[in-house]
Amino acid sequence: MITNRLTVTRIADVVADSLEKRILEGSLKPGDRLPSERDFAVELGVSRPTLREALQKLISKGLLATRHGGGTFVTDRLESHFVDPWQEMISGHPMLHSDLLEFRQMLESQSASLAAERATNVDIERLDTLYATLDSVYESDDVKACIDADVAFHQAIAEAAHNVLIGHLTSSLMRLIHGHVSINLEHLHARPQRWNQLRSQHHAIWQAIRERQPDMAARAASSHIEFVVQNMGDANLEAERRQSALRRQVESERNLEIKGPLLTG
Amino acid sequence: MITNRLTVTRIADVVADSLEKRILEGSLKPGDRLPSERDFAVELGVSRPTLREALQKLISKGLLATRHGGGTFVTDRLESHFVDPWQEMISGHPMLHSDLLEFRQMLESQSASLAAERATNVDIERLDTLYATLDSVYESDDVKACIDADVAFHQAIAEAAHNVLIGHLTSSLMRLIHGHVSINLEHLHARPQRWNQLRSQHHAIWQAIRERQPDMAARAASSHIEFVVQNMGDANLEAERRQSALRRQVESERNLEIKGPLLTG
DNA sequence: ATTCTTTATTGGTAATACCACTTAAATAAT
DNA sequence: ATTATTTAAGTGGTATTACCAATAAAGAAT
Repeated sequence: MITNRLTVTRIADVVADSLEKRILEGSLKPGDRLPSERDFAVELGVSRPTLREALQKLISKGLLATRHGGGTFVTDRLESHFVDPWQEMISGHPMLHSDLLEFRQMLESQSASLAAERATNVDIERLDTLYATLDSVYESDDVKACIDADVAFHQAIAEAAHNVLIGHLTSSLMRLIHGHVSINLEHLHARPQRWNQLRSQHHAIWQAIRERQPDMAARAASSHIEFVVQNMGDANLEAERRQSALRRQVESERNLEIKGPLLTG
Repeated sequence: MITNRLTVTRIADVVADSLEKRILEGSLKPGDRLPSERDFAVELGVSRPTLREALQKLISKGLLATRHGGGTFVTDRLESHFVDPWQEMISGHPMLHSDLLEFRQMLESQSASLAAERATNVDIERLDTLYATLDSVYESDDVKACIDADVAFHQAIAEAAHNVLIGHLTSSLMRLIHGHVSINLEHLHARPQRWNQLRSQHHAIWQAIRERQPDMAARAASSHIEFVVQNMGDANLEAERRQSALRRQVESERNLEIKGPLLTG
């Protein structure tokens, strides 16, 4: 009588592990919404109570969150663990920006290198489409769209590196520096020559990954960030100038009328 | 129509919290067996699926354990309450170890490189003393002291890189992989030849930083981690063997006497 | 007394129905 | 045409019920 052995694995646990894996690997990103419990149950081939048990497990782990009537969502607990300690520190100490960019340079060159080694065909296809939209949107005047496309492009490279730590860390870092990227891009958008340099840099990275040349990809990514760093310096100088001008203006206004709370520190 | 109010608190959560409280307070002691799900459900005045959701939560927290057909029992470990989500992920998904080590390789080679560039005199002095203790303690049989000295050495290098991100991330990583480092070092300690290789690797890193040679430092650190990775593979194989042996032992014990609840999974 | 079989009990899974909440589209009022 | 309201569809939350599979204890056969 050999009836046992296999049934010891509970279905709910299998489902939970599978979902956890998908979240960890990044195929389910923070903020993503899962299908409805009914649909998801039939999709996975299990009953709704079983699915709910699995979801409950992940909810108690903090990986998922539900809103009654709204849906089930993937939390950002894994990434916020990276970001949260830094968020206020960065904004409070601007001198950390250089550290941040230095780290980003290391991370992205490594990402590009690994991506050139390991990218699968679907990764390449994804990079192709993202690069296409990135390049096309750079011709438009929609700076906001440029940022999104830029972030998506770099994130896709990080995910093609097939290292979950690099993937999540890149995503965290992107969120952290999002504001600065936007400042920087607006700064560069007013300078067509440098703006085009950015495009050629993106092309170099993309091409190196496509042609499976890790070293070249790493160098391209590295010099790309270096270029960003230089211009970031200019942008920051300009932003600093504007800010101090604003401070003076605010102060003179305060002398006139002292009223609402000023939030800026 | 104000019909809501109370339903925002989910019944399953209330039940789970109540049970957790009773366990933590001690009215439910480790090893205690809970009533059957059906009885318990009517006793608490909830449905069985709701009770099961509550139980599931506590099971995933590690406070309860079930045996199919046997019953539900209170476990004896209460500490796994506040855990780093990444820590949990790492222990749950062993395939992450390679990602972790790959990231560590990138991080530490960059650390060494930057340290060789930027280390101040006090950094160098600190590294000197730490290297001295590291080298001396490697001659003793105190593996625990070796781990501490090793961690301190690498941490000091990361801090000599003068990048707060790298510093903090390195310490986080060290905490994360501390257990594996100890396994690995114990494994290597039984192999004097490789043990001495470790010492020469540390020497190479230290020397390259002292002599201000970034590339050499990066290469030394990189090959050091690579060496660790290889031996980590061996150590993991051995650990896997021990674990499967333990599994067999547990199974044979179960065949002999089936009595109290076996908590091992 | 020991071993094997049986049986009641337990946890695991599933199907179904209904409730409460959220969202957004459709409608009514301005 | 715009805004505010209503309504309907969809979602997660809970409960009921039933059946399956594994366990453990009682009983029967040796």
